[in-house]
Amino acid sequence: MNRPRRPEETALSASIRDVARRAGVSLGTVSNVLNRPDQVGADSRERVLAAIAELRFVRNESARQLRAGTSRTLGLVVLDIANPFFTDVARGVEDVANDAGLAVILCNSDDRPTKESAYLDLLAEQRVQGVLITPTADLSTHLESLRRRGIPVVLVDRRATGPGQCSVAVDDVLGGRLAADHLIQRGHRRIAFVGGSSGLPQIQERYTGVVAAVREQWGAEESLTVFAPEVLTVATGREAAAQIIGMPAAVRPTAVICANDLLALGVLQEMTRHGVRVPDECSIVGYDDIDFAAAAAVPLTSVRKPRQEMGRRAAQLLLDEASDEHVHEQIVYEPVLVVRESSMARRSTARGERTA
Amino acid sequence: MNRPRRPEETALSASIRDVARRAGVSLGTVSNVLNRPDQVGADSRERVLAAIAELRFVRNESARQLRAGTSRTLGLVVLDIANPFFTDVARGVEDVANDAGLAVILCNSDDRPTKESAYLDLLAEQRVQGVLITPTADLSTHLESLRRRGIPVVLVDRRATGPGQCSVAVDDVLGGRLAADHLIQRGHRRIAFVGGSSGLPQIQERYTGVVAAVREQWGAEESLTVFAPEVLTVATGREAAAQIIGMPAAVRPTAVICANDLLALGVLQEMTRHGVRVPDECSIVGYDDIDFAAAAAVPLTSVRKPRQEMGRRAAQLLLDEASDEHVHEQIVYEPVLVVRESSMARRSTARGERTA
DNA sequence: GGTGTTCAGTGAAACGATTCAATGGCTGAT
DNA sequence: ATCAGCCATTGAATCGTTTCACTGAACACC
Repeated sequence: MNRPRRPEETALSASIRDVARRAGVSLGTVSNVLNRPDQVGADSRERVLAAIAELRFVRNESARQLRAGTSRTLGLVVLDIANPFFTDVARGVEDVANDAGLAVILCNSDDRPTKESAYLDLLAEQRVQGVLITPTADLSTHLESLRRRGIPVVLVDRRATGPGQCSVAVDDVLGGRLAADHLIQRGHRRIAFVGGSSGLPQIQERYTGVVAAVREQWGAEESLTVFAPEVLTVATGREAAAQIIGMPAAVRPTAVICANDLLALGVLQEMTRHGVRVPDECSIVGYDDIDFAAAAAVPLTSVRKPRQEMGRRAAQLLLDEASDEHVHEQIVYEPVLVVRESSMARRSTARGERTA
Repeated sequence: MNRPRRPEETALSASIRDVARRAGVSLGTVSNVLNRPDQVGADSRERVLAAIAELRFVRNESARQLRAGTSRTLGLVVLDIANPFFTDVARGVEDVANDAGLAVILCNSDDRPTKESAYLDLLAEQRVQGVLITPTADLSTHLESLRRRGIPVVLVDRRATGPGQCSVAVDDVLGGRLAADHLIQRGHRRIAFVGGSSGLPQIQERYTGVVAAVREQWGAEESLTVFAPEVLTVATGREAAAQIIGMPAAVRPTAVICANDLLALGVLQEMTRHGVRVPDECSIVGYDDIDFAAAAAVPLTSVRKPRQEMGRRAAQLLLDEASDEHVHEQIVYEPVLVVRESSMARRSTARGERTA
C-alpha cells in the first residue's frame, strides 16, 4: 500500500526510537522523559527534549494506549446537539474532563437508536474510559454490554432504573407538577401538554407530574389535551401550535406546557404568527430554561435545571467509578419554576370559560 | 500493575487471538472476516462470527490504528460550542463524516489560544485523519505544524490566507455591507457596531464592510460608534447595550449592527429591559441567522450564512485532501440579509435627528 | 577492601491488531 | 500423470509505545 507521499511530507512522524537515536540514549530513557521526567538525569533530559523538538516528535496515542491499556478519552452521547440544553451539559462535562486530562468525544444520537448504537460501538472500540449518555427511549442493551465489559456508564438527565449504576437527573414529576400548579393557580382550566412520541421517560414523567397536579386540583382531567410530535424541536412545536390554534375557541386550551424549550419557542412563534396573543389568549410554559428562553419574543416561563452543573456532576461520578471504593449514586436535582411573561396572563382573561 | 478486577469483570476483552482459538482458525482468518469477509470461506466465516458473538469481541481500535497507520476520526475545533452557529456547522460535518465511516471529535476552544493548542496537540497525538477548525485570531503555528506533519487542515468560517490550504468561508465584507446598507437606506444616520476585541478576521471584515458602506453613502463616518466586548456572547451583548443606552439621546445610535446573533440577542434584551423600543427607537441587525434569531422577542434581522452546508462542504474538502489529485479550494459563500422586525422602524421615526 | 544503597540508564518483551509471503488443496487443462 | 492456476488459510513480522528486571557507576559506611 504505502501510497507515495509528496516530497515535503517525507518526515511524517518520528518515533520514540528516532528520538532515542538522535539524543544518544535508549528507548526507555525517552519514555521516562515523557512520563516521569524527574527520574531522568538533567543532561539526558535536555538532550532528549532537544531531539524531540528538532524531530517534531509527537507521541502516538494509539501505541501508548495499546500498551498502557488505558485511554485518555471519554464519550458523551446526547439526544440533540442543536438543543442548547445539551451543549450546556457538554460544557460542564468538558470542564471536569479537561481538568482530569481527558478529552471528550461528543456524539449526537439524534434520538435515533441506530445512530446511538453505532456511536456506542465506536466508543467501545476506542476503549474510552467511560460513557456519559442521555439514552434513547429503550435503554439500549448496548449500555448493559458496555458495562459488562468494564466500561463505566453514567446516565444524564435520566434516572437509573436500578442501584447498579450512576445517574444524574432531575425530578421531572416535580417539574411537570410545578408547571401545571402554576397554570392552574392562575386560573387555567384547559391545558395542553406538548410532549414527544418517542417514549422518553423524562418526558413521560413530566407528563405524570402534570396529570398529578391536574387530578388533585381539578378532580378530573377532562381538559388536559396531549400532543405528541415525533421529535422535540422548534419546527414540531410550531406544528403542534397550529393544531391548537385550529381548535374551536370553546375547547381550545388557554395554556400550553411544553416538554422542552425548543417546543415552547416553536409554539410561541406559531401563536404570534397567527395573532394569538401570548400570554393573554394563551399562556406557555417551557422546560429546561435554556438561555434563549429568556430572550424569546415573549420571555418564556420555564422549568429550570442546573444544566452545566449536571454535566460536571456526571463527569465527576464517571471519573469516580474508576476508584475501588466507588458506590453508585443516583443524583436527583430539584427543578425550579422560573416565571416570566409567557404565563403572566391577566387573571380575568385566563380564568374559566371566557367569563360570559 | 494489572490492578485486580472485580470477579464479574474478568472477561474484560477478548482479543482476536481468543476468537481464533475458539473458532479453530488462525489469526489471519479472523482479521479477514473482520476486514474482507468475502475472501473467507463460508463455514469458517460462520464459526468466526459465532465466536465473536460468544466472546463479545470488540475490535481494539488502538491496535488497528497502530498497525494500519490510519485512524477513523477527524477533529472539529470550534470557537464556542454554545453558539448554535457552530452546532449547525457540526451537524453538517457529522453528516458527511458518518457517511464516510468516520467519527468526529468535537472540541471547543472557547476562543482561547491555549485551549486551542492543547486540543490540536491532542488531535495530533490521536493521529486524526484531518482537522476542521475555526481558529482563534492568530492562525496558530500549530496549524502549520499539523499540516507539515501531513495532517490536512480545512479552515471553517475563515478565509485561507494563501492558496496552500482549503477553507470554507463567507464573504464577510459583503455581509457587513448588506447590514449597513440596509440600515442606511432606512434612514439611520448614527449606527453602532458591536464587534469583538479578540481580533478575529471574520469580525474585522464585517466591520470593514460596514465602514465601506458608510463611507460610500455618508461621505464621512463620524457617526459610526464601535464597541468591542471581550467575547461574543449574549451577556457581553447586554453590556454593550447598557453603554449605548447610557449615551445622551443626541448622539445615541439609532441602529446597532452586531457581529453575531448572540450579541444581538443580548442587545435586544437589555434594550427591552430598559424600555427602549426596538425597532422604533433603535434597530438591531445580527449576524449568522441562527434559528433563535427568528424566535427572539423582536424577530431579528440577520445576515444569513449556509451553516450546515458550510460544515458539509468543509468535511468534503477535508476528505478530498486524501486523494492525490486534490487541489486546494477556497470556498466563499455569499451571505444574504434576512429582514425581520428588529430593523423595520417606521421611516419617520428612524430618519435623521428626530425630526424636530 | 568489602558490602550495601542509590541513582541513571538499558533493552527485551509485551499490547492487539493487520499484512503478506508462503503453504496446501483442489480443479481443470495438457 | 503432471502442472498451472486459483482459493482459502496460515503465522511470523510489524506498528510505537510502556514496563520492568537488570546493569553499572558512584558513594558511604564499617
